[in-house]
Amino acid sequence: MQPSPPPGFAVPISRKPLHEEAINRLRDLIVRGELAPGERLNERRLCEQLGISRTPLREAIKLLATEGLVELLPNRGAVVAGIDAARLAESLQVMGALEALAGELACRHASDERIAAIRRLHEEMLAMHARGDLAGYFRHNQAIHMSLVEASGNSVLAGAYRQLNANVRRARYMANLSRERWDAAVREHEQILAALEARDVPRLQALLRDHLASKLASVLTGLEKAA
Amino acid sequence: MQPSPPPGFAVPISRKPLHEEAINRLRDLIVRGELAPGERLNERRLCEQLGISRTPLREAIKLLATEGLVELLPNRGAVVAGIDAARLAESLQVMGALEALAGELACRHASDERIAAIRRLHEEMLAMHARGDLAGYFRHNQAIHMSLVEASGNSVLAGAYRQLNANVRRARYMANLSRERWDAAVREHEQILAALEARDVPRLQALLRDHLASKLASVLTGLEKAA
DNA sequence: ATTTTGCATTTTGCATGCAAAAATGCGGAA
DNA sequence: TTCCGCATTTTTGCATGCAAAATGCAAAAT
Repeated sequence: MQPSPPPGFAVPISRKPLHEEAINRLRDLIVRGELAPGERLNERRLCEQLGISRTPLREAIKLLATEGLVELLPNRGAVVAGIDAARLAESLQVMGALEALAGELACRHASDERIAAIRRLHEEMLAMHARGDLAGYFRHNQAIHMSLVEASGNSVLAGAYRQLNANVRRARYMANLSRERWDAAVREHEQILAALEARDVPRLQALLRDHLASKLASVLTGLEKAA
Repeated sequence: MQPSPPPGFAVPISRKPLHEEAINRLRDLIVRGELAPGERLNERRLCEQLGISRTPLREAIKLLATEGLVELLPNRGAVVAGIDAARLAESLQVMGALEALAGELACRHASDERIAAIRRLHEEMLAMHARGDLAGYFRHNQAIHMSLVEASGNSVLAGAYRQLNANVRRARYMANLSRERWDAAVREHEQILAALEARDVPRLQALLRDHLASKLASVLTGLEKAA
């Protein structure tokens, strides 16, 4: 860890390479469904849309292919990957294993402060739920899961989880969940938080698994209805 | 799944994009240590070495960055990532979780034939061990672990595992293991195979965890000696 | 002697050019 | 009408050009 520089200078003028920005913008377009599954990624059009040239755009597309958000067709460019229920199930299964490990590590090593921070996110999420703010709920939900994974202290784990997450987030966008499922998810989160605070590894792992399984079921039925 | 074309034609003249070939070649150079940790990846030099131009090379480098094999320094190109013991431990921990899941799924769903194929790989590996062929042993060892993961039937899982594997393979290349550790690893593999054939999930998971923990210890001490 | 500063070279990051492959449109034959 | 073949137009994949940033080095200043 670097010593944080004094505020006001030595904040090095935000040097983000274009291709990174392009990745994030493109991923967002795909996750939010503004680029529909099956749609071809026309380089020229996207270049104009993003205001960059083809080189960084192509680099971005290649990266998103490794995340499974786009599919590369040799000599025919790239298309937005379809949302495949089977693949989604596989992803969530893997994320389940990762979360279980993360939960164990977090129980063993995370500081109380760190867990308290997750609790705060949880409380904010409850507020979103209470006022029916679905988008805000999703954001906080994501933040909580990512925080848990990061609280494991294992950055490789966090990276792997983040990568899988993109696909699932996209599916969630399509399939808006029912009110009952929403309420149930909130209750599950409450239990998860409690187990984490109690540092009860077996219980936390069981809850995380159940939670992901429910999420899978919810997203799948949501997708069916959408289709 | 596509119907496999009749052999002899319709094998379409190897239309591999250059950047894919570049990825594989570069990854190999790094994993085998021919590009040493910390070494800068000079685009011009690598272009000549690989006989391609900078565009596909740059795409390849960006991809390897997501695998953690190279590090991108904005405006200063890329360097071969160092082998960090802590990161290695984190990777193996994650791979442990993935293998445990893979083992469970393989026990539940893999065909007998599939398991028999792994057994055959194992027997070949024993032969390598008997004749002291370390390189051949490594190759078969890798093949066995990958086969197990693929036998899970979860391709997302297999992909995630494969990605993490690159880093570990590189560390193994540096740290040649001791004779005792080699013998022990072979015995562990024998037990793993038996548990898989018996489809004994808890036992298999425990064995896989132990095996990876031993591998970690072995690689770490090997690295220390190398350093 | 050590540090600093200015300049030349190298290298990166991005844009663009060019040839080949794929998509598209159209006229004609079945 | 439908289907096929052929020419045209797009679009991709890769190579290369260009400006900006970084690097190296030697002379000047302390």
